[in-house]
Amino acid sequence: MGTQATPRGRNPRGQGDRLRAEIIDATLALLDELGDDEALSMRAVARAVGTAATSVYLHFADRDALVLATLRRCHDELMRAADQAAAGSDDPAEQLRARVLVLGTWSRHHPGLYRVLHESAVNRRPEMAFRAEVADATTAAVRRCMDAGVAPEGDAELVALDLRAAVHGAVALRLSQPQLDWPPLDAQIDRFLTRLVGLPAR
Amino acid sequence: MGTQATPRGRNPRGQGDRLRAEIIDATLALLDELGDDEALSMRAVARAVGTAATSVYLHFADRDALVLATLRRCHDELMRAADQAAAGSDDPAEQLRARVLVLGTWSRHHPGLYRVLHESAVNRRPEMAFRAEVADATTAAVRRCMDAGVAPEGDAELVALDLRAAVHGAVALRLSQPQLDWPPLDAQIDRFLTRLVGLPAR
DNA sequence: TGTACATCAGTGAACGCGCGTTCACTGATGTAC
DNA sequence: TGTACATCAGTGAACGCGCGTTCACTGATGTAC
Repeated sequence: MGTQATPRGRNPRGQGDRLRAEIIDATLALLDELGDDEALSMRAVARAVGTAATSVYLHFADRDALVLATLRRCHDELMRAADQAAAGSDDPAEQLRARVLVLGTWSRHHPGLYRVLHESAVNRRPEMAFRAEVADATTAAVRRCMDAGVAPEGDAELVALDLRAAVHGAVALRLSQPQLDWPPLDAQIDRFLTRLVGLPAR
Repeated sequence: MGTQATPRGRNPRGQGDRLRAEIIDATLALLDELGDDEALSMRAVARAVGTAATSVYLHFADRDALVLATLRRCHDELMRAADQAAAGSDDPAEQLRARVLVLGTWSRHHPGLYRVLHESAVNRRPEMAFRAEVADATTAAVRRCMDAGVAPEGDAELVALDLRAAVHGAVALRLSQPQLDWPPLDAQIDRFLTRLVGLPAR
């Protein structure tokens, strides 16, 4: 928390954006610790970067802008991870499965960020509309399963919503009460894929 | 938010607990507005009750004790609502369905409290162990369905976990992005009951 | 080649705010004798 | 019946804290002439 980074020198001319990148990195780390964007303070970010609090304002108009920019990057990284995982197979069923499992893996590595991205009040902001990309990618993956005949025909959007709800719930329960003993998440996700989407059991 | 209650007189001798009840009422209302227990302030509670900030300390040792006592009452009310709903039928399938649907109804009436009770970091506290009562009641209801032959035999605990995860996810998605168009929750819950528990379709 | 000036990348002090909590106090009401 | 005292149910001022944000400033580096 109160960790102070090593003092940093001034960036060379034309490299002012380096500080911007460091600020976003530090904000990602802090949000992951806090699990709540409203608990993030500009001063804590500055302390983590090893800079003056005022320097953050050289790159972000206010706390709000910093949080939104950071969550945008966070979302992009999550999307890229899902796309990469799906690219590992030609089978639409495996692609959907990989895409969904990434959420579970990612939530274990970044529990705080998962919470901010999925549970925070910031999701009500219109600037967070990019969040729909994940949902759309899941729907498309479900539709490909149906088109390929590996899942029964149906309303892909509705089926994808059921799947997303179930998986998010499974992840959220575990994040919210990590002290409890939970059965394996991957097996639970496989049950959802079988029973909600209709994929063949593995 | 900054609403000030009508100024209140002193309670008669022996009725000091009235203030305690008013404080919990006000805290419930504030938590429901805020949707985050960490955003609750003792001063805001006192303002809402129309009393001095110091008076809250007559009944609660600190902010933490106030939050825990309030969430305990909140949980008790939710449990009672679920029990009442289940008492409306003799059919185990209908009882399970009613119990689960109450969560949806309640989350619509108390979105902020639902979030605090399900998503807040306070759930990691050992003092919140009573939260397991809802899970246990769901498991018991699933088991009764299996015993009555209205659901296929299986691991009731695992099936109940799948159901709780899915329903919580469905509710949480809607609470987190209320600005989106969501299909009806009740129909989604019925799909979960059919596909995850194996109840006959309605 | 020298020099005045502009730009860039950042800093330190200060502002007013709301907060949790503590402290010493008030004043009505009951009770022991 | 009178009165000293205990108890109850509160209050107001003050503490030190971290916060978001603004302001006037610094000092190195590049550039026009």
